[in-house]
Amino acid sequence: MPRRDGTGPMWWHGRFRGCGYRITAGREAILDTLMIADKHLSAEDIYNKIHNAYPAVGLTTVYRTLEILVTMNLVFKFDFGDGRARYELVEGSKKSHHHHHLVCKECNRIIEYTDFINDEIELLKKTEKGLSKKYNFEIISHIIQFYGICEKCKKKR
Amino acid sequence: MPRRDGTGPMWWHGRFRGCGYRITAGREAILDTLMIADKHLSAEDIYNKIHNAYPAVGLTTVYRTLEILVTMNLVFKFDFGDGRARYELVEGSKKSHHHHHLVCKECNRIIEYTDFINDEIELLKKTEKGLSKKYNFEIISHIIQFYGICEKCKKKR
DNA sequence: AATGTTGATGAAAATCATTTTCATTAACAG
DNA sequence: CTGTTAATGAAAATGATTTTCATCAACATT
Ligand SMILES: [Mn+2]
Ligand SMILES: [Mn+2]
Ligand SMILES: [Zn+2]
Ligand SMILES: [Zn+2]
Repeated sequence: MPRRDGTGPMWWHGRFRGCGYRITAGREAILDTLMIADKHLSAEDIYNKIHNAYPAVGLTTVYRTLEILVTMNLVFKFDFGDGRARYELVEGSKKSHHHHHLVCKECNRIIEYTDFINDEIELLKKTEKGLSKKYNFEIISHIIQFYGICEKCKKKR
Repeated sequence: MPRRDGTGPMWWHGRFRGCGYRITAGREAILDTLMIADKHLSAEDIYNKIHNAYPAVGLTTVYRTLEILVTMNLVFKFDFGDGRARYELVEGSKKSHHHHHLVCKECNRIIEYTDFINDEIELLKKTEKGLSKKYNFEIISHIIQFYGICEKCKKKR
């Protein structure tokens, strides 16, 4: 049984092993970083955060691990329009909870919101059910993003 | 008054001029291509489609024009996970009507759906109003995408 | 219609995030 | 402890997108 207190196997070890992946120091460090993160990190962000404690972990491994995590649906991969992919732990994994994003088209600032999230989720559930039946499409996750101009950018005009 | 029958100035000329942009053959060709398109085109797709009729239009111009169109909110820019940006005319511009997407994580196939779109739009309207007030964020557009496994990929397993 | 200003353009070079290659290391099953 | 094979880092490659810069052309003005 996975612990939550830092001792024993992490919650994700089982899923990792189950998919035939090995547990390595680099992968632990990357997951730890994602769990602590309070922002949407790029591969390089993660590499930089890890580098002091684990100088042996290269950027390549960060990319490779993130790809695995996305495939396993443990991590979301976002394109917020700033030229690099951004990663975020899927909710439920740790502190992250279900939310959606406001994206500023001007400065790429991201606002996370949970307002109306219950109404949204209710509708999404219904929609998912209908769509997966009609198109025989197995829905795993969704993205909702609003694009526009943030408060600060509006003032600058 | 812009015509819709192919004679006279196109519907977008006014907006273009108003922003200080000039009307050029390349830009006409790119807009035409987007209006005819039935798929989500990449910059190179557009370049290839145009190239026979307008050999003078280069890939660089396609990129530059698309950037303008996205900034002007005439075109959506999507990242469907296949390594290149995809573009689609904003609804109302021509034949395109409001819809959302199902994205297959396995083969990157895209399914457009309009089912439940009315319920979605209704909720989105309410959400937009609340969010724009709470965060003082001017909402211009939104993206809703469901990720999962498409019918064909499910059968392959 | 001719002219001048300045935005638009293409070709080639540069960028730069991400991927691939390949020799070496290390996880972990037995 | 040992063998098998996935994982890794460093360096090179890739490839979409951007930048540079000399030249062209849209269009406001005359
Ligand atoms: Mn987030
Ligand atoms: Mn579409
Ligand atoms: Zn902003
Ligand atoms: Zn598929």
